Amino acid sequence: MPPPARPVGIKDIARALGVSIGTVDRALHDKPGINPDTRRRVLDTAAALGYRPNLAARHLKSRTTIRISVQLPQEIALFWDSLRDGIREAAALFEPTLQVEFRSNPRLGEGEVELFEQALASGVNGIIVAPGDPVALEPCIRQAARDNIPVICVVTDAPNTERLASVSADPFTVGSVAGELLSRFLPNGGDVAFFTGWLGTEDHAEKLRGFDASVNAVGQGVHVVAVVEAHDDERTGYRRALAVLDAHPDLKGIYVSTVNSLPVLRAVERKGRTGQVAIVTTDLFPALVPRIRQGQVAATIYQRPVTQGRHALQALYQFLLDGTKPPTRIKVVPHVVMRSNLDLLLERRPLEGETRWRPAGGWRLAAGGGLAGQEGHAQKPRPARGLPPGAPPSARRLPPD
Amino acid sequence: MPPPARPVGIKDIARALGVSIGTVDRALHDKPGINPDTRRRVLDTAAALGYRPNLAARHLKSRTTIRISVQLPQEIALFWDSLRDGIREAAALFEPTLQVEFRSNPRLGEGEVELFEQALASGVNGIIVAPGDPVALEPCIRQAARDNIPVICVVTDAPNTERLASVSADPFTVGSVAGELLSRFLPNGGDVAFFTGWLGTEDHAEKLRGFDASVNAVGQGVHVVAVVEAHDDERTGYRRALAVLDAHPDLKGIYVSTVNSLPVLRAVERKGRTGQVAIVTTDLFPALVPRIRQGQVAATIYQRPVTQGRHALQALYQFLLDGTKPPTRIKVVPHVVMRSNLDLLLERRPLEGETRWRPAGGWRLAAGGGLAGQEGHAQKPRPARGLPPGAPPSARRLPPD
DNA sequence: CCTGGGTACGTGAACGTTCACGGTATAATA
DNA sequence: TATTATACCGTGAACGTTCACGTACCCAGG
Repeated sequence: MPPPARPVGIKDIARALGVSIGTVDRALHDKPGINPDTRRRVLDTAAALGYRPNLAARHLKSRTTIRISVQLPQEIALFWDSLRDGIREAAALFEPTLQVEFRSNPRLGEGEVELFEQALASGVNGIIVAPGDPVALEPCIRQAARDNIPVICVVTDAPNTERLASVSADPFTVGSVAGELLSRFLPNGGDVAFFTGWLGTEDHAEKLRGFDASVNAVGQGVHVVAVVEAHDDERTGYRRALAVLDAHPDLKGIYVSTVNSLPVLRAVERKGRTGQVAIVTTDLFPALVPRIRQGQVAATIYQRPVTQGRHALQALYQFLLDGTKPPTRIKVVPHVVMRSNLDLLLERRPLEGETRWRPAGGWRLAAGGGLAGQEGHAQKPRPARGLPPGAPPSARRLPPD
Repeated sequence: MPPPARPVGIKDIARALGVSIGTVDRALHDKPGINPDTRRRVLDTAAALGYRPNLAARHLKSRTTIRISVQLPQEIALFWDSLRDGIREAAALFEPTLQVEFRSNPRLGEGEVELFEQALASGVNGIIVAPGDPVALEPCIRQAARDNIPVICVVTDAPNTERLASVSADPFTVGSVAGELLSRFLPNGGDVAFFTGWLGTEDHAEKLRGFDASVNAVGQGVHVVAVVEAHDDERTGYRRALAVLDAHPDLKGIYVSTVNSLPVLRAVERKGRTGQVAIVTTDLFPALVPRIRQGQVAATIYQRPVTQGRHALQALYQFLLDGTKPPTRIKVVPHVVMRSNLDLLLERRPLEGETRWRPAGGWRLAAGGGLAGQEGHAQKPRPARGLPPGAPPSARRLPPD
């Protein structure tokens, strides 16, 4: 526990060595015009003194804002808007330094190449994207890599490309959790079906592997009797679900690993099998909420877009700022959402205070129940220890943006 | 989409109104010595122009570091260390401005009053605490409130005190999720038991309420036949668990709502009922890991200490910085941990990059597999668009702290 | 000797905000 | 009217860092 000494700055190093701060600056930044020997001495004493750059001062000086382009679909608004919220929230911490530009394509995979090229042309410093069609996007990402523009994939991945990192709920785990849940829900065993979009998609294949592994591991007579590709098409999904239900009159469980679960649910309803089939779905959208409430859907695996957005932005920003390279795959632990915690999830977005503190009134009033009635401005209270000098400016809300 | 204009600062407002920046400053900070009319005009144009304070400049100027004391138990290290990690991580974002001091008591409820008074005496600006004995801590929190030192409770709460906020996994939801899981695991119905520490504790009572509500809601013949207080005592828990198992030879499920689940697990083993009783526990500690792996524990409700720590610190910091008052209860969505996602949880702590980026080599190398061999300093590459001018200084690592 | 070019380093001005101080009005008092 | 008090407002220095520029020096060629 060294006593919290004053942080050592650039001029402490300068003084210790008897050089000027300019020299220290040159040394610390690998800039030309400095004697290699001096540079070494500066770096040494910097390390010895435990120099940590004052980020505030750095940001203040370098007036260049980092620009990050975020391109996501609009389609399932509840999901992608949450993702945007997560990004916005994380970006708010780095206020003036960072600038986020949102671009939207109508739905996953549509027009994303154009958007990407547009972002590249606009000269941004980094890109966050949810690749709907990874192969189509591959040359774009390669071009970005050539331009030294880091790209982070979120939710979906573009494997084997030069992206900086990918943020997602680990698909194997997602499938595995679904499989374990279904197995536990069926202690007497039974047949289950697996619905997905395309098995060609790496994510979906991974989910299937996880699902399989999990079902076999618990191993109490639960069998995967059908693996169905719905191609994210309403009618295809509906028809194939009907077919599966017909072919397996004793089907006990279904996991829909793509977000497009409504056709399957409708098929189960149509066949009058609601309640006889335990259903696990993926993610959360408005139409799913009542079905969870009334128990038709036992659980849904939520991929936590807000958290993914936060991680994506933080990783990208850190990299742009000081070159810290994130792990290639940032894994988010998915949520198991059931009737019991559905409301908690929907009411979320905490950490957003409503009321503001008035120094004159004292914040104790809030707990006691007394509401601050009078403004009481222009009376300077004793500056209590609890409040720092960087005192509350007047109430300002973020514009809706 | 307004073109990303230059952020409007304090002197923009001053120029627009023909006043000095000093006046604007006074208006924005509710300081005395300004005409109420001018203040209003300043505030209006500030809002009109969309003024956002430059945090970097503010932090740079106000050289006062905010000190926050964090006092947590040592006992279940995996849990409390994670909480500390979350706090540390969140604090790292506010580097030079914020300073966190960790204090520890041996276990929950032991010596926390002394620690609290010690923290108060040391003159910190805010406190984060996990109250083990809320009533004993009540006068302390009151004293802190009188001194205008905000206190945030984490994990456990001290209700009806003057704390600024409490961060926790909503206990009702935690109990409710456990109840729903057990109900789903027992589609044929059956008797279940509820173990806790003290029902006098608000948290535990809430969990019971949630558990009850959930079990009754699913309503397929699952009944809570025993509610047991183990008083967080090994022997008591063990003996009572044995008694419950004897009294209910057909017991199908158990939920242990306190972290002290080992005695109950041992009792089930002793009676040879492993596999016949579905068990849901709370939180995660080393001894629990193998039991989840081998399926003795079907699921555990993880209260996510890292996230709680992050939220607690952010809320406290925000409040100290600009008076933003957080919601009184910040609810964290608990995780359902099972065999399938256990590894993902254990391997976590992402966002901590290992390798560093060398501007000379270019980050593309990392993806291609080629490792940067030569240092190659003092050769200035074309400053690619991807990297900001606040370029990477030489590699420095945080001291182990 | 003066010029020219290079290297190594010092100097000072910014960045946006805060804050103590000093100044200017107007009002109150002698 | 001169003097002090008060309310309001302008001024300038700092915070730590970055960057363009200035300066001292050394060595070559004219």
